[in-house]
Amino acid sequence: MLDINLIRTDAEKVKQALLKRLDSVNLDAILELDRKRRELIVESDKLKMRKNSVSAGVGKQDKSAQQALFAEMKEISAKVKALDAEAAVVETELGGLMAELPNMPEDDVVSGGKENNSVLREWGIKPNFDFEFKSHLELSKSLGLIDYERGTKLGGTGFWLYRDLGARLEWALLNFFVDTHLNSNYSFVLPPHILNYECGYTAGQFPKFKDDVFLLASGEGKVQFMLPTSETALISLHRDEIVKEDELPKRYFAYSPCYRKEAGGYGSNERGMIRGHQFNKVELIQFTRPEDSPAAFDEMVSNVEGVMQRLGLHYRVVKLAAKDCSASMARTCDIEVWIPSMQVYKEVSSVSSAKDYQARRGNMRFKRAATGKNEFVHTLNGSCLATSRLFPAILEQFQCGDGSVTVPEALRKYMGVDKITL
RNA sequence: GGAGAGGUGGCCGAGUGGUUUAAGGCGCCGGUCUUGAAAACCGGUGUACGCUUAUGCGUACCGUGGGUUCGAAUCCCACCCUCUCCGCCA
Repeated sequence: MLDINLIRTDAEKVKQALLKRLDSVNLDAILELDRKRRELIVESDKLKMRKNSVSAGVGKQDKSAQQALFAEMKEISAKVKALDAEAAVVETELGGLMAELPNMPEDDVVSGGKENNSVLREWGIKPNFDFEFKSHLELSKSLGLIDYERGTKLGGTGFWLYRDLGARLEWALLNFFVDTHLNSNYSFVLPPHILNYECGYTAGQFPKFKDDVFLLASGEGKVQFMLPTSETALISLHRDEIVKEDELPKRYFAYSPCYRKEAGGYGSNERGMIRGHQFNKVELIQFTRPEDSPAAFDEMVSNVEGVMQRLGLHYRVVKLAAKDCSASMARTCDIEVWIPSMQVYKEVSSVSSAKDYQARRGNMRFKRAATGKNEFVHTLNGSCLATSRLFPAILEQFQCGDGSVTVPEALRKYMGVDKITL
């Protein structure tokens, strides 16, 4: 949610910022509804004032005076009711338009889509194989790590199951992440996997992206859906709360599977674990004071890079252009891992700052000690990490000529083996 | 799935149609007293929106939404949520 006050006072600035991610922006309807809303409120409040002042003394009046006042009050009540009803309609309409406006990209975020993304840095080198290397699909089949056929049999297309050393590698990754974040002073959360409407709204998935999640119930006033990322749960942790300034920053991480429809399907080159309806992810999230969010962003990016480096995977860091950031975010950096068989870098982590956009949607504030005023917090989130693309990256980047895979040093204590062989 | 109880400010908790502009207590902040602290006493202490901005003023908010009424925390209806007990059960 953007600040209606900013739109009111500097619509042009908002418009220019939004044009970086939208083809056209028209704030006129919003401004008009906002004007109308205030007009109705002023009129209604005036009548209510009259009503309240009469009510305060009416008990003490004599009968005939009361009759006259009651007649007047009846009229006022009817007018108030009509005005409030109109205001409610206007407010709902305004709220709907506001809820669909995406966040304003920060000044240094360039406009346009993927083509304008910029690579900030690379780490490591592309592995060179002096043998005929295999894709992760071949490796996970030949080593018995992933069972695609039975995954499909059990859950349908887009599902797989991990087996034996495959399951252990997946589990090792997750444990490695958990231990890393515990050491970095993040607080561990295991959230529910089924969430309500407000969680989706606060994160920014609802109302616009309702079709992307697995909806379990959508009756009147009751929506439940499978969480598409634990960010959706964590972001609501402090919804409708006012926290103390000295409690900030609040730092959390969570593990959960992520359930996504990925409607529209995907090409055969994204089969395997590159993209599915369910994948495992460990997510970082922070709630900070506004002035602390840039540093928190950098800290989270370097956190992800630290994990990638300890795994020894070749990756790059990409700063996303405005259209490539998700709607709630003012800034996003992706960490992309090299997938040799596809000869491309694939996103394994997204680190984003929503600034106060999600805080406004979820009404999350802190009391500033110096002023005694409540301010919206800033929210940041980052995957650290999603396993579904790390897994293939590890298999491919660490494969050996004999068809085995070397286990990255950092994972050995969790795996119990140094090598994945048949 | 069945039955019951309940949702009031940061927390506890009173309140069944008009001095409730939400009693009282706890907590928190400030002050008095004190060498300091505690205790005691005094005062203050919510959120949102709107108008005006130098202080301010107004309106709304007792789970949510409707209804009755001149007037609703209070009466009526619907819904949501929480808790307890029972049943079923991987």
